[in-house]
Amino acid sequence: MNIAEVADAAGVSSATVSRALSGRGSVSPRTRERVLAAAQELGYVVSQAASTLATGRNRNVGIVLPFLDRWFFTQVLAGAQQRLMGSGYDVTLYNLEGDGTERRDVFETFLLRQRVDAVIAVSLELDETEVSRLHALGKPIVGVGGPIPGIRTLQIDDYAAARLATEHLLALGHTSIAHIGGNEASDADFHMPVKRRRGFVSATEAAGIEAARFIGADFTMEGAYRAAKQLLGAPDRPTAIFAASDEMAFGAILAARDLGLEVPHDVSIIGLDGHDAAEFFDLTTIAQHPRSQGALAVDLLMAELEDAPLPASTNLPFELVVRGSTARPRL
Amino acid sequence: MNIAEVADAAGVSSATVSRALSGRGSVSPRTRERVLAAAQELGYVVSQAASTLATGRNRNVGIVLPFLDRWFFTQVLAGAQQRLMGSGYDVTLYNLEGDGTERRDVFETFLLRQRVDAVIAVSLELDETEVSRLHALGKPIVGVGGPIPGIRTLQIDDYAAARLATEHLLALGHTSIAHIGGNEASDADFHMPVKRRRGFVSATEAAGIEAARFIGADFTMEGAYRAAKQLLGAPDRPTAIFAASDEMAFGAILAARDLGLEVPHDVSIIGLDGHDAAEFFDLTTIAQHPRSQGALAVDLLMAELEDAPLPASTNLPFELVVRGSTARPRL
DNA sequence: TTGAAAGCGCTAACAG
DNA sequence: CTGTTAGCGCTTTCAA
Repeated sequence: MNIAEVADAAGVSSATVSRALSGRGSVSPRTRERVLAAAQELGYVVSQAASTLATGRNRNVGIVLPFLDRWFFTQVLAGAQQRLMGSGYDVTLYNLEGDGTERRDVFETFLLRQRVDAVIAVSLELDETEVSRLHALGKPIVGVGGPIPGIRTLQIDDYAAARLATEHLLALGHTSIAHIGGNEASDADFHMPVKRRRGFVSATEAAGIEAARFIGADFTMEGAYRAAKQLLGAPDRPTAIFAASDEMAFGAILAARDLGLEVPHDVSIIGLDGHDAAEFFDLTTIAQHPRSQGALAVDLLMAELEDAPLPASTNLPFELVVRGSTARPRL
Repeated sequence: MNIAEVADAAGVSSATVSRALSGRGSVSPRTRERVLAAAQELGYVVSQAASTLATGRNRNVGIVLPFLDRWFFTQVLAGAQQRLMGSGYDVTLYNLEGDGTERRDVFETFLLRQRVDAVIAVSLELDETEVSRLHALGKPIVGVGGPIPGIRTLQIDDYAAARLATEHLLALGHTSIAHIGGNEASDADFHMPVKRRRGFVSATEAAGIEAARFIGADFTMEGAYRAAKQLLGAPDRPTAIFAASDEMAFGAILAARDLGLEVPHDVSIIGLDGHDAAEFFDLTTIAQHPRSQGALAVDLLMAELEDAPLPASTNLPFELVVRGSTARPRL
């Protein structure tokens, strides 16, 4: 089934079929009708490969991400893919998870096969070679959730978000506050944990608090659970904890409970992310909106690819959502 | 950058370059060397579109799934995509989540664009039209985690797995056992909840227990939390709960704790899945291995597409993993 | 073992 | 508004 058969059926040339189906070029309403009917009848759908070869356009964007099993990544992915589908684009998924071969293959082969018109890079910290390979593609690229040198990136102001979280605790009257943030491994891989830590430090210092404690974990619930136990088991335990992610905050809440501490009366806990399960845990958090971030990344790309209108704002909102896990410290 | 430039650089014809690079057809070792070197030097990578047009092969498989934010789905996806990448295949992601337009678009347009050589359908219950469209593609298809009429599907024996979970509780001496399974909505969308419920019922009946209770939830932690509260708040609360998924079991554990009940002494809880967080919750569960299932689906596809060897076994293992959430009932 | 050449199915000038 | 035609970049006979 190809364009010629449709042309025959409709009694026109293949060029006209192409025009009628793509909407590019002019076709009389009546002919268009006939062509559409014939195509419908025959169940004809354009062969992407042929179309791509002729136009250079794939209608396909690549999404590269470091893992699939972290809430933030799948949210961005879902948001981006839904928006792309709306524009008739496919998404090719490149998951870098694995022993490193995956990562190399993606940058040295897969992305070069001319399959994608653009790429969305989610929370990737790239080395120089990778960045230059990306640039060499000569294709629109946008990053989400992690800065890439020379590439436009969408990300919340992690520093400000962390400050806001900390200031919430300060405003409630807490003076003994601890932060559960990234460990060496996560700090090496991503900038985000460091920025959030700096926001925390800056807020506590501005409040004249010198005893602010920090402990690193691996951004999992379990890691944070252990970290929180350390923090809360100490004789001079803090009255509040700011966890650098909601998943870590969940771990902290469970740790507090297991120690027999009541949240928020014995210890207030705030997270950062706006995880779907935050409401269930009654967790106060700074919400960001990764799905929208994915969608926005697509809008940016579409502006370049299809000269669609540029999104009005690329400002990424985050906001304090106060729930039951934070309160004034018990006197 | 195209094959002709490489041919020039290597001083051979484009046909030879094609042969050297693809491995198909014979090329003298020396020529091959030169071609490879030239390609490497120029950073040449085959254009998929052109290659596809000439051969009809895409080296791309589509993975269709109902959501992205459920542990099982992302695991299957990750497992499949890693294996595919290993074979040089791209994966195109079709997420059906949304208001229904997505679903229609995927089946009526996207899959027909001849972009994929095969499709993996994860936990999809399809209606007749969808099934016939899939068949009409004339491409290899394998389902994972949900049966599709006329299509080979990989899935654990949910009935048997649920029986095993229940029998574990019975073997510990429980006689008052409740099951948290699917609600009407999930039962309508998937067969799995029903099968697991049947396994539960069959095991309890075989043990001569007539008082086995059932309550439906939506397969989320929160839904199961509420369900478990109902169950455990009742005067004649069960001494054991079998939740149809680990995420639901987590909810049940938290509900028990919030009611002041100790797990496992006041109530034993078992899940089904082998979720990454099960160890953290010290949850006894029936583990299945969705990553391997995704990989196995790919092996099956590769056997058809590249006549790679058929996988030795398509048997999907599951096993009881006993942790601290189950014990004998307190007398 | 290698090269010439004919497509694969579609699009986009260019004419008419 | 519509048809003719020349590619897009690769693979694969067919001959040499």
